[in-house]
Amino acid sequence: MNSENERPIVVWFRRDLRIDDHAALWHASRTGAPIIPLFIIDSELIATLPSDGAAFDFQAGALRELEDKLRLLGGKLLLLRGMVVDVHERIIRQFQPSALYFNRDYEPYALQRDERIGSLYRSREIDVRTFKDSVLLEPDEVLTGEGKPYVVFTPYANAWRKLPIPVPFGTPRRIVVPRFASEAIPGARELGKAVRIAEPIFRGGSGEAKKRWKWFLSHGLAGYEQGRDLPSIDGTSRMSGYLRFGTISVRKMWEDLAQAKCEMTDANSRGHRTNPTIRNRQSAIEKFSSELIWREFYTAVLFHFPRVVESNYRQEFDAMPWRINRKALDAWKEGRTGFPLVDAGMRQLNRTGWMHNRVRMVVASFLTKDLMHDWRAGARYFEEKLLDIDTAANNGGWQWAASTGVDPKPLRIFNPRLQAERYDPQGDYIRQYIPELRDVPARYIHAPHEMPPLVQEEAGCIIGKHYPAPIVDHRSASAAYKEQFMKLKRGSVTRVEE
DNA sequence: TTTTGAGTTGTTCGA
DNA sequence: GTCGAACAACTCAAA
Repeated sequence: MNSENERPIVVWFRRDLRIDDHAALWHASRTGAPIIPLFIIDSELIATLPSDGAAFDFQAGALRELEDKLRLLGGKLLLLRGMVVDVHERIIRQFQPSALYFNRDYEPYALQRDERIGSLYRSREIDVRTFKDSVLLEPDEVLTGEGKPYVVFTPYANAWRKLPIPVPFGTPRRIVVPRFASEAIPGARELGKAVRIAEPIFRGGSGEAKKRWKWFLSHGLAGYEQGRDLPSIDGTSRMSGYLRFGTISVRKMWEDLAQAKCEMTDANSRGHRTNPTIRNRQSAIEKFSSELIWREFYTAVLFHFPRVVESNYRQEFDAMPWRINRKALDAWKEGRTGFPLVDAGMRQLNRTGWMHNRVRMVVASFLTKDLMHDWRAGARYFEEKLLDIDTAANNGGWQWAASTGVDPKPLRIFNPRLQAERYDPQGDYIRQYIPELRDVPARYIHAPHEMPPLVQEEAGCIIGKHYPAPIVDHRSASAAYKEQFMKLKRGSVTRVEE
């Protein structure tokens, strides 16, 4: 059989830049037909994306590695720039493909795009096959007894855990590709995007992803339960960036976790039950697994309630008198609020394109509760800066912080100073990102404005000159927020009675 | 339909 | 400094 003369299958890569355990590529390779591995630089979309140039350099790195890996399989990446519809029309004309394969994406924008492209192929009588790949369980696989989407995490997770989880497919051994000319992979510069993130935390593709995952399994998990909340140490998995571009398979991650759990159980049955290291590891695995379930939960929430991108999940908050305060917002963005942990977090974000999860909660609570600023401005800034940005998780996180989201708990206001004292007691993290506070004694590190003038001088940090005094008083700000919140709740009750 | 139990990651107060 | 209770009481999901 001369498979090169067969009509090819187009495998459209999007946020799944790997060859290992890639659902669409695997299934296409099983047919034996030639494959066109396609990636489109969507010029229309890029123009509207707020992302920092560093995100495009990160993507370029992942694409370069995908290109290399495909070459090892005997294949080649077809990279084209243009409007998505135009590119696909060109592909259909040029290659007369027998089918289009791709992995499903559940974001509102992507669903719309994929619907359009799917119809285009079907209208030319070309087969379209889509696959579950970026999640273990899709939004409509986890539903309540009534067939409705869950809007509370715990019952969602309980239902999730009862369902069968897919195992990895594997990696194709070899693929055949037709002849074609590809464009070069563009980085930020070629796309006309300025790079402001000077020290990006993520780079590379599936190789880096695998390396980090291996490290986390063998070294990171042990201290994960305690370490995950301490921003001064490398205590989290930092897999978010790789999951964003799909340079690692979540099925493989889950399998590795299950494997690690088995090893623990074996060790237990051999009589090491009392070993605290093993107990730690076991609960760390549980904890980390539930973080992956959170990822799927928010994916499902966004899928079922696409309006949350732009509006409050709890609609009574539409009446919330959020402030739009340019000056305060800029101070927050630039890390000049006078609250060291908040400022350190924002500067970590600006410098590295990543922020520790604990600190994300703190800065989000600060913007929405202390500054009473509309959460959408914060979410938009994260979209711009985070290299691991995932719309579903970002939106879920922001609405959680703003108390407008699916979490039904009553009002929650973080105290930025208390959070700092608890999770960065010595101020190591603060000092790492705020050099002007480097020599401030630990006693004052969480409230530098309380330093007596002499101490300020000794520390080389004059408040108001080198580092700002707090731009709000937390006590009165949170009282003001609370008042608005209660008014809102009362207001919603009246409306229901009407 | 009604009832019951429970809710990611908190904070403050007072003993 | 530590610890437990109170906060305020709503919404969701399942029995």
